[in-house]
Amino acid sequence: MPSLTKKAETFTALVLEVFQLNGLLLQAGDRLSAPAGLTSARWQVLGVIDHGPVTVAAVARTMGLARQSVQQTTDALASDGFVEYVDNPNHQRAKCVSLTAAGRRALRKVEQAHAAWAERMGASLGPGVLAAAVEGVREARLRLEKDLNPEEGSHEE
Amino acid sequence: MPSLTKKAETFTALVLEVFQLNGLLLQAGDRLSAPAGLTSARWQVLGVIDHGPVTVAAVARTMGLARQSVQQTTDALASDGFVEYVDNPNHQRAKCVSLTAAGRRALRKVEQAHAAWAERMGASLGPGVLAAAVEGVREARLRLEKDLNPEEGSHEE
DNA sequence: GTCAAATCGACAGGAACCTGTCAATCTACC
DNA sequence: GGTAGATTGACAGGTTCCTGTCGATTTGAC
Repeated sequence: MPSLTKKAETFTALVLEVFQLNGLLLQAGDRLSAPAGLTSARWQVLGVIDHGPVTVAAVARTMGLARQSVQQTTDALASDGFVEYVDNPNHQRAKCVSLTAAGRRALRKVEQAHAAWAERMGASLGPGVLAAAVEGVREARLRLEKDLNPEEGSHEE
Repeated sequence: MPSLTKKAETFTALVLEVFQLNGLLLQAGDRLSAPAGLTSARWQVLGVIDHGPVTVAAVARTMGLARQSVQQTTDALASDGFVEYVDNPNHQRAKCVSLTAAGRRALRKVEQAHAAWAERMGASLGPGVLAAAVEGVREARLRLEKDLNPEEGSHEE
């Protein structure tokens, strides 16, 4: 460690904590969604599609992921019968993804489990600490976004 | 969203923020380490090995990852000449991993870039917000660890 | 000393992300 | 109406993690 200042050291500690928490959250998400036959990634995609039939590319933009990643997940969901591709009146090639009855059922099931879990975790954390954590992480995210990608308003290039 | 309480909603917001921040941090780490010919994952492994020659399994325990993941990264580092396997006096089969001169050089380079970046980010965040973020995320991590894995003191099974 | 259990490297296979490239399609400008 | 540019799905290939299994080695109980 090449002699970090205190600020830099605290920021580094935040980075390590976020890495660890992220890993645990993925694990928790998998555990929540497994009983419904889903995984974290597939559940999140279903959640976006639940707002209404959309194209794969639109889901990717919403989630901040690459188009191809979401395509892969969506294809897997389709082959498991949780979603289906329906015609898009605005585009011949880019079909819309829509929930099937089974998909809706699975999503509702995961959402119930998620609600109970979030309630439990939120209650065990104390409102002050929780709010401060959200605030701090959001601030860090915004600064980092600016740091990684200066010159960028609302239009991703 | 099946009617979450305020606590649960705030916790869910934390989860989403952590996911996003995690992605940006990985991106930042790759950018920091790319000029040295490394990636986030390989840099982190090099950092552990820098503390002294250790076995792959020990590195994995230190980082909280599966043995096999670290083995893969270490093999890649070895084939790029950043580390080498040296005999382990305590074990015939489990060799120790040691930094090469090139590995040490690359690691120092990344650490310098990391120090400047952490300084910049830490300075732009305000000490209060930063400390609160670390505190809050750590608390959340500890609760989540307990939630995922009750009954566990210091001995991982 | 012997034998069971834990640990280790090696290998196979999978999940979830990424980049890069291609042709098909839509959009916008002229 | 035609064409340039952006967007989209499809495909290939790579990275970083995972689980599961195997034989080799070390460790510990007896």
